[in-house]
Amino acid sequence: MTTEPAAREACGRLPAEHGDFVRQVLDRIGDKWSLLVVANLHDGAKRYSHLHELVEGISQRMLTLTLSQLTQDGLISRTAYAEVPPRVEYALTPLGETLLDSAVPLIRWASANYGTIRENRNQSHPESFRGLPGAAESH
Amino acid sequence: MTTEPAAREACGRLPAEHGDFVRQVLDRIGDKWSLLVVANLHDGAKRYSHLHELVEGISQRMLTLTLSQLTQDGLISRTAYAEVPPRVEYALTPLGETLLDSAVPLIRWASANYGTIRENRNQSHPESFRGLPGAAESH
DNA sequence: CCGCATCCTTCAAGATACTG
DNA sequence: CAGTATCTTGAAGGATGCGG
Repeated sequence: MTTEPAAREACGRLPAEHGDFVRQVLDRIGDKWSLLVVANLHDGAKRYSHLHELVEGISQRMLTLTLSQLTQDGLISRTAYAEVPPRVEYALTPLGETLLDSAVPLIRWASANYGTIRENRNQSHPESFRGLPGAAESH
Repeated sequence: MTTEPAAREACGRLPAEHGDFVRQVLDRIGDKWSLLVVANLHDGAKRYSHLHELVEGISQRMLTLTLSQLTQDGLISRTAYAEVPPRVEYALTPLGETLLDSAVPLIRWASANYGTIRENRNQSHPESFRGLPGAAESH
């Protein structure tokens, strides 16, 4: 068959066929806030109001919802102190840390190539396509 | 687990503050199909109808839309042959390959922990059986 | 065979106000 | 302080038909 590069071999067999898995993880961390919340917990436990400030832009509703889902999935832990005033802290579980570790490359990729993509997007119609035989671009 | 300090150091400072970057990449690959399409192109160029079968579940509209966006962002290339019948092939660009490489850890994480998350999610079902004693933790 | 255009449905997410 | 409840919207996504 085709000889795969070494880099490809390192990642093993790509689960291209397992669209199911990909979809599962995307539905989880691909939603608007989950990954951001997880990322903000990378350096220790935070309380609700603190996260509300850190994520900045998230509504109380979405923060509560996101935290609830992440807790339910076992990615973060919730600790409530019966004090006055009330205090609740959230922290990454070991599983949550592994997720973060796996997501870091993607985040770094985003930081590195964000500008390039933005430029490409602005050149909405690159006239100089590949020099291919009889290429007919249909508007 | 095995949270290696080296891994943490390698990722440097987590761009938790750069929610913007994270949002950008999530808006791109976090949509329903982009990553799946990219993953399916990992082993070479594919034509439209072939992708339509591979991704399976995607509508023509979404495939066209996704391919268009990815092409515009410079992640995949589009090659149209003016033949009869028409033929169009899509392939990863070098940039697209770097994205795929960065996404692989996440995909592998999904495959590895998919079951665990599913179990965790199922265990939080107050409606299934009530009156469960103990479990005074969290909430 | 490729893929764009139109219509329609659903649901995630924001705003706001209220409670324990 | 840490949520919950309700309303509303807008974008994503599916179905279908046409056009090159």
